[in-house]
Amino acid sequence: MNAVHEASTCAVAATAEIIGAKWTALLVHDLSEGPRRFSELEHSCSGISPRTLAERLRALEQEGIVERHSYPESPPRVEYELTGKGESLLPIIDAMRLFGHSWLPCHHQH
Amino acid sequence: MNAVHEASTCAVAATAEIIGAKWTALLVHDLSEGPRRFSELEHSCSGISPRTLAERLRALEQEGIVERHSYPESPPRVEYELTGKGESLLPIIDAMRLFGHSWLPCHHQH
DNA sequence: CTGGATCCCATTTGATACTG
DNA sequence: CAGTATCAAATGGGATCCAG
Repeated sequence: MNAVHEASTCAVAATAEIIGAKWTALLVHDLSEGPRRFSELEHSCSGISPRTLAERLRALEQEGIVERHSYPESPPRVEYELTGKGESLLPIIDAMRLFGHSWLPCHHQH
Repeated sequence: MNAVHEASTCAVAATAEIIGAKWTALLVHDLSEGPRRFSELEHSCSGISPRTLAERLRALEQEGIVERHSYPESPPRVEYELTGKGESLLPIIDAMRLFGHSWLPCHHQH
């Protein structure tokens, strides 16, 4: 038990609160390839309800992970994009992807 | 949208289910330095209840992330240790630690 | 010391319908 | 299209007491 380890613990715990929320890792992963619209995220996060998606996006916006861009057109268009802070989460997502590939065979049917 | 990206999505989602559970990242981080006893983990995960700690450890054991070693002594001693699968989660934990250090100033008081 | 059993509450998430 | 409103359900997690 030392100060260095305690600081690590704190950093890990704080990061876990962000990335651990349901759907969050998936959303960041989807946004890693560029801006996405609400309906696009709704489709790629298959199973998420619009209520939950809206709430997650608001939380990520408040945490400075994503930016919301609203274009007052008709039909309305809103895009979500990773910030610099959000992009620095990508190494975590990538490590998760590698772990999943190695240890969690995907049984998804196409 | 392509098959490669869908496979990534699946891997990330499955890993998120493991690492996203509360306390899990912290537990794996604590166990990264070697085997730990129940009471040691209880102390380092400050605030966790024995009920929750026991539940998390059981889940991690079933997922093959940790191994439980029971020594029938008096007083009883039980140690938890990362498996190979558990150790392969460490790159994720390390990426989380780096993110936390860069973006999440720790206000913890000593 | 290492938990199991029980009770209970707060938060999160989902389903569905609806609106500007 | 991009959400909001409402209700219901699941889940997580703390407190407490108890046992091997």
